[in-house]
Amino acid sequence: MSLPQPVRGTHDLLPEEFARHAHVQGTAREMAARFGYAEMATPIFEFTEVFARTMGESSDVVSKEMYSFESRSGESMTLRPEYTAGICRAFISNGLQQNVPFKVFAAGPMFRYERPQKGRQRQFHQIDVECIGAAEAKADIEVVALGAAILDALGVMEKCTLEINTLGDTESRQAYRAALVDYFNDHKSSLSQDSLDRLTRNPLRILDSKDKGDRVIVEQAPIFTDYLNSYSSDFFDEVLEGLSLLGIEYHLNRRLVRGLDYYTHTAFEFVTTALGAQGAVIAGGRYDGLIETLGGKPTPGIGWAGGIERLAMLADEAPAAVRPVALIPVGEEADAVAAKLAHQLRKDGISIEMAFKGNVGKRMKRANKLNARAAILIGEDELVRDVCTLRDLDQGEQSEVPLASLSSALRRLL
RNA sequence: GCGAACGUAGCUCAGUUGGUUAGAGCGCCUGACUGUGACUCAGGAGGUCGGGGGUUCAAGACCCCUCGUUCGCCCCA
Repeated sequence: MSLPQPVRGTHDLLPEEFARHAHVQGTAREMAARFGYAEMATPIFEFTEVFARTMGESSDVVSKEMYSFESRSGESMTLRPEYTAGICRAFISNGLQQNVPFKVFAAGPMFRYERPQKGRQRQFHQIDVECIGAAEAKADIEVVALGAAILDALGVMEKCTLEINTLGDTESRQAYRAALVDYFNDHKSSLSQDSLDRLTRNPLRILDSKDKGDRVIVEQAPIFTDYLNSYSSDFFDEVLEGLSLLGIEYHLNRRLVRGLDYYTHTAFEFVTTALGAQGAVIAGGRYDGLIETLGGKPTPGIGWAGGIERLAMLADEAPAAVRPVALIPVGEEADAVAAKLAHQLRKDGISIEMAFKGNVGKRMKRANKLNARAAILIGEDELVRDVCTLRDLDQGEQSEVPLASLSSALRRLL
């Protein structure tokens, strides 16, 4: 077959799948609003620097996964691989320092040049939550709780586990990082090739290695808690206590490390085993240094992103679409009457399906296929008496209804 | 970026050790039923077997390349 195909790693969202996405996004949007997170949007592309500086030059996303291009003006642009950097840029660009805490919800397409798999695409969609300008642990708790509430509303909480860890403040993390590098350098000869690469890029990642040889070495590695200063460890304790208070179960995972440079303190992931290698459905953390990196005044922040495709695969069925009513004119005279009637009923708020062609049998079949609740037949018989035949397609019963009271009769039926 | 499996109709899949005009179910179209669906029956359309090259008298089957999907790694949502 040489039919035109979509670009690798991109997918069409046909109505059925789109409805599932809309369900995930709509549920998240509604829950976010209840938590006081207003929806916003930023451009789909930014100056490359926005992502490169914040996410870290050595991160996988920046070093090999960005869709970058040179604009006609000669500047380097990048299709956004995540939402956080763009929202923080917008926070600075619009001078929102006085609007803190700036609590927002956003959703839209993201782009990463990765090898596609199930639950991993080159264009995918995320829901995103950010709380900028709050240094309190209460913000961390609220943001995680919002994630949990959304998963709950989607009916996927049972399939997910909340993994949580702290990366400490910059001081703590740098001290720990130095200790780790020292330790692993001493064991360089027995580290896997992957971990040797990680040693320069992101040594904390070695802790999470799946390689058996690495794991043996990791057993003896320095422990993060020994390097956390009291502020960092007190902060984390407060976050965990807050989650417990809300009855949100978590699994303390001391090896949880995020791949992006900007994370500090709280790091978390809601993970599932139901999606193969792609376990994370919602993930995020605190990024106290990010705004400063972008050139803003030092401003703390915390947020997360959730994969809509991944959530849609796990979520309950989307609520059924509105069932239409099929309007079926019989004969040329009835055609014009039906057209006017359909227009009026639609303005009255009723979903009307009217086929463009076909005899009554075909139109009835089509009505059935569209899951219509009822069919209205209008022919010469009915026209002379100003009535129509209203057929209940579920019950299989029909009766005559005066055109004048059709609108209210349908309302009662639907 | 690394390793592996798979790719036959719109969809799900058959297709013997290479051997005539490549099949089924579902779906679609038409009719039985020119004013009545979800049932039934009868017909019909739809395939350059992902694409390109090679081996052979002969390739959907075998070989190479390529594109795509899936699984694992890496990484992430």
